[in-house]
Amino acid sequence: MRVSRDQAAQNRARIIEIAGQQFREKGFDGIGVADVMKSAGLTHGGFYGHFNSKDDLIAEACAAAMALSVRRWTSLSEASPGDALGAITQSYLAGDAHGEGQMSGCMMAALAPDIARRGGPVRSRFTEGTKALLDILINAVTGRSKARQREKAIAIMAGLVGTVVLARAVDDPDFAREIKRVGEAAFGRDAE
Amino acid sequence: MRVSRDQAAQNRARIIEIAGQQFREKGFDGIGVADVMKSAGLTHGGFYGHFNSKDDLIAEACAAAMALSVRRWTSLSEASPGDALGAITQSYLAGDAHGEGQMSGCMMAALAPDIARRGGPVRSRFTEGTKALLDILINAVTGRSKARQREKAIAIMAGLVGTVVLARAVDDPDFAREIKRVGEAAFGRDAE
DNA sequence: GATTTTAAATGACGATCATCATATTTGACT
DNA sequence: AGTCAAATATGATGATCGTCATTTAAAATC
Repeated sequence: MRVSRDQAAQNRARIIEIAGQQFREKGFDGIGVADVMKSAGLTHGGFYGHFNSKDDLIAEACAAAMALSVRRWTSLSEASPGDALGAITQSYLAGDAHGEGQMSGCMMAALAPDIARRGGPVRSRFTEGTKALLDILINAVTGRSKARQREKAIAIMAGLVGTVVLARAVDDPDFAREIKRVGEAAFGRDAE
Repeated sequence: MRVSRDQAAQNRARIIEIAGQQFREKGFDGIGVADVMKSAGLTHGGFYGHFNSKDDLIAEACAAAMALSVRRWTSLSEASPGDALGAITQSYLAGDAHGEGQMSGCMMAALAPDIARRGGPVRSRFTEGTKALLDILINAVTGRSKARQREKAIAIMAGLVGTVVLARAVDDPDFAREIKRVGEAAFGRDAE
């Protein structure tokens, strides 16, 4: 049964959104095309009307999730002009703690190693998003020069990603909490 | 055809070693039991004589790869008593650049998000290894107290993992080099 | 040396998965 | 109103994968 163009566009966006969540939660290989479609309220058959391949969907989901992070970091920066870095890091590390888990968390922390194993479009879409997030961080830190700000922002981004990645992987709640607490103290302040 | 006990033990160790490499390179879901066995010079049939399941192999491979990292960091610390942290970070970030790729690299950087999605034994073996690596880092940094040393070590470990994870995922060689250069400067010195 | 034990080989089963062919239904356009 | 085009549903195919049953042959044991 056919649906309106608007409906079809909404369906496509919904597939991408849900795929992004499921990929972050279960990994690219941990969820199948059919299950994504079912979660979107559709059957698996229509998938290839929307996408050329699963890899194509992965690239779209990657770009969409990164774009959402960019919007979140941007609005956090605007809401806390005095301490944009603190607002971003707190949101970044806290969102993981209560509830939603990694399904709505950061793409970098959830899937960066898996993205590194893939080729072409997936990695380039991810790289664009990473650079956009970095630009936000650059404007959230101080420094005697733009180059110095950029270095600080890169170190902070790596620190935040590593903090979340390790805290999630570790099988000891106290240890995980400790890692996140230290991460926020080390990377959430505009030191030096 | 049967082999000697020594040979069987060697085969088992070889399976674990090769599995660890392939998992790091392709992900837990990116390589199958049959291919691991073939790479070890065996057929797939004997697998369940050595392991209860693929998850069992993953846990063993995880523990073995972490133990190897512990030995490497330990010997690096002993070889550079003056600057253990610098030796570790340089080895950690450089090993990735030329040649071997992530197949012989750090388990944390290659598979931490995938480990976070798994249950039981895999995560606990990984957590043990992570704590052992952290202990090495604690002794490689200075601080006014053990607690302060521990905080610095945790932040450095997160920073190193995040640096490698991001540098690998990014689809721009210059950007990747920049990330690793900044990472070494930020986390390879015992600052403050 | 005969017997038992066991590591590894062969082969198969059932499930899952990405992909595609075809059918159906309905919005879009003349 | 009638025709066309497109979005989704149904169903199938071939490949891959984890797991297991059975067989084979050589090491261990007595």
